[in-house]
Amino acid sequence: MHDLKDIRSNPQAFDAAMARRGLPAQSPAILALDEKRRSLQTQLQDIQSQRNEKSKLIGQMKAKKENADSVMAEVAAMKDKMAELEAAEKAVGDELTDLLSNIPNVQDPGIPDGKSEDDNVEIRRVGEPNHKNTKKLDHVAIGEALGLMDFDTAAKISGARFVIMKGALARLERALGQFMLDVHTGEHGYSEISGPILVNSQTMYGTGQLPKFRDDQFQTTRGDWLIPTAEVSMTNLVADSIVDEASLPLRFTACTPCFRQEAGAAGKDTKGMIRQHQFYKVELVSITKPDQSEAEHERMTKCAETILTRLGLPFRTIVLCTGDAGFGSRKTYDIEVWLPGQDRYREISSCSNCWDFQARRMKARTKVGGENVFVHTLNGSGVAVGRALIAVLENYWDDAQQAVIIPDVLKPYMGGLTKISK
RNA sequence: GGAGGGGUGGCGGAGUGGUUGAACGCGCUAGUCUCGAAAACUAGAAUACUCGCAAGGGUAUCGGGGGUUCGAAUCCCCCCUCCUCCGCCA
Repeated sequence: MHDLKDIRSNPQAFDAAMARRGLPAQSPAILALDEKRRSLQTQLQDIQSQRNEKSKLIGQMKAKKENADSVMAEVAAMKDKMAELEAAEKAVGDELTDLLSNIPNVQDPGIPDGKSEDDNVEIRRVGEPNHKNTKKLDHVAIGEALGLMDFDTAAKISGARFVIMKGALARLERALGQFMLDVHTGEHGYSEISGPILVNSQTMYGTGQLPKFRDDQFQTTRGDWLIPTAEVSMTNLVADSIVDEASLPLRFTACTPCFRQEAGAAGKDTKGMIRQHQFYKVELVSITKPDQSEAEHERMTKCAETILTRLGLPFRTIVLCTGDAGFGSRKTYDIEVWLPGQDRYREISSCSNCWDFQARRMKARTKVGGENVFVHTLNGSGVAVGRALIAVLENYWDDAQQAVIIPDVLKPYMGGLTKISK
């Protein structure tokens, strides 16, 4: 959500920011509605003020046992006009809110301009892609070779884009989640959260999934929503509150299932576990003071990278261009892990600084120097467990042994197992 | 699911139709006093929107929404939520 005052005071800058996202100028429509609303509001408030004054007078007159009939008639006569103004003000206000709710965040001046993922810019690369396996098996081939990954049965009980893992593979998934949480809580200062993965509409609005992206979500018959990421639950922890300045930055982490319709991804990554309706993800969320968020963003990205470094997985970090970054993001780093089976890097984490965009939607504030200011919110995957599993399978497959070697850091979580083989 | 009772400012807690944005207490901020602090005293302090160059006004907000009324924290309806008891249950 945007600050109307900002748009009012500098519409050109706002339109320029939208142009970077490939959107037409938004300010003319916004300002027209804004002006209309304020004019109606002023008229309404004026008439309300008159009414209040006269009602007060009636009270005083009645206290003195005087006859107030004529004043009462006067106020009664104002009712139609008031109702009319109220309705008009509400209608225009709703229209304005609806418009604003669907406009993406302004982006950081420093990020590259671009239209698609092809214009993203790599900023660092760690580890060397491993080419030792001539066959370059993908995770599906590996999982099925081990007899521990079953898409057919998953399709039978749920449908497309689900998977069933068994035995050591299921344990490996759990190990990955545990390992990541242990690192973030034990070394990076995040506090672990376990909470609802079913949330209400207002919560989904706060982080920006609603109203624009409802088709990407799963909704229950009761009307609540399955979270597409733990970012939703954790960021909203501070919704509608004034957070004590001294407690910032707040850092939260959780490992939760995530649910996505993948409505816009028909035909994309239809094979394997890359893109599922349900997957586990370890998420990082930070709530900061405004002047802390840029440093926090770098820090968070490093926290996510640490996981891949420890797992010995090659990766690169890129900064998303204006055309590829998400709705609520001011600046986003994606971390892409090397997948031998695909012979390319694939996204495994996305770390975004949302600035005050979500905070304004959520009404999440803090007091800085006695002033209420919106906090800044950041979120990042630390990292996606499902994709990390794929990366481990493909990067640690040993053709000679026909086995997946367990990375050292995961061994403590695998109950003595050092490799997974048939 | 059944029965009943609550939701008021940072907290506690008054307040059943009239000048209540809301008594009182605690907490908080500033000042006086003090070498300093405590205590005491004095003053200040909600949030959002809006009008105004400013000074300073106005409107809304007592869980949320709707209604009754000249006027609603107070009355009515719906919803949310918390608590107690019963039932069911991982």
